[in-house]
Amino acid sequence: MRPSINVNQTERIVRALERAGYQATPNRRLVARLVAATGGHFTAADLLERGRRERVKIGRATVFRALEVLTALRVVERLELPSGSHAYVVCDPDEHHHHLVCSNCGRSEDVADGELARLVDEVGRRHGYRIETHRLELFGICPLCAAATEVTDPGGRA
Amino acid sequence: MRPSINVNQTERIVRALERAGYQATPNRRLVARLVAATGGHFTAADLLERGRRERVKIGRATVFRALEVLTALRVVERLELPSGSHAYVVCDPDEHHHHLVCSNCGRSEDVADGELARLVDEVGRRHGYRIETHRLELFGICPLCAAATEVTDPGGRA
DNA sequence: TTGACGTTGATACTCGGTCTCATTTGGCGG
DNA sequence: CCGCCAAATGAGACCGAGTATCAACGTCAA
Repeated sequence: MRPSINVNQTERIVRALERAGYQATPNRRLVARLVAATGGHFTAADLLERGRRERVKIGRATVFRALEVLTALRVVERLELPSGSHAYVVCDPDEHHHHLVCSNCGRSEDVADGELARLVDEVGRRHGYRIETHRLELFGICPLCAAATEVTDPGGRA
Repeated sequence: MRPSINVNQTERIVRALERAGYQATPNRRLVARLVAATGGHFTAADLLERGRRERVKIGRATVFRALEVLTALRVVERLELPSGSHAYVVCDPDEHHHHLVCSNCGRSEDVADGELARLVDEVGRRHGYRIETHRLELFGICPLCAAATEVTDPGGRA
């Protein structure tokens, strides 16, 4: 674990805030740091609890508000897990993409839209819809978790 | 509006319940009917309110429970609207598909998975994930709504 | 310094959904 | 037809995520 990665990530988020004209207040910096420190998806409650564990006090509403602006800036996105509940993930604000999420550890990766755009177009044409937005979410087991499972369960199960 | 369409749809749902070993109680029949009568997506609250309007009394919990079993039977699915809120839609329980939803009127159509499976596979391979599930949701303007808009706003806007 | 405005926290509230529990009902064997 | 049991139901408490309100506070510029 190289802390520099998260520090950079935090800075990236803070800069995004400033660029958009928001004050980079201590609270927002805190949220940025907490968000950057997550490996994978998280909820507002997660952040709140980790904040508490670090003995930093921040109001619930403030966390939600920070997530709201980060979502607007597309620094984080909200996704719906297969369970039906919501979670946030950090991601690249700069290009249209989708999410590939590990059902085991929650890690999330951005996936380029790629050929999907073509497919979406085609569906639209076929059904006569003018398509405005689409959302694709992929869930599965990431390489690390797969490797870990192999160790505890060598050879797998029938 | 040909009522027979909805009657058949209702029957289809009721049969699905019975096939799965659930009692087709009056309440469940009612929910089936209400669900079948929706053009597009709906919420539990919608059903409840339409029930009330018909002066049939049914408990809130019962509606949720009915939707729960219908969801399990894949007669309805829950989707997340671009607004972030949830809604249910009726759909075909028999094959894997996705939803194309009109952002204006809420009408929803099933869309075959088609080439998406291949794309999903490829993403999985490229990222080293063993993909378990995926969800694709498309939102746009359906032909009917598009036509209606043309009438009120002929030629469109620049 | 003053005032405007952005930010914050506490708290109340809403909304969708679940849980509990006592009651009712449906279906079935006798 | 009776009686029984499991399934289904309704009322209402509860819950978690998110929003609204409002008063207090910070920041910055004139």
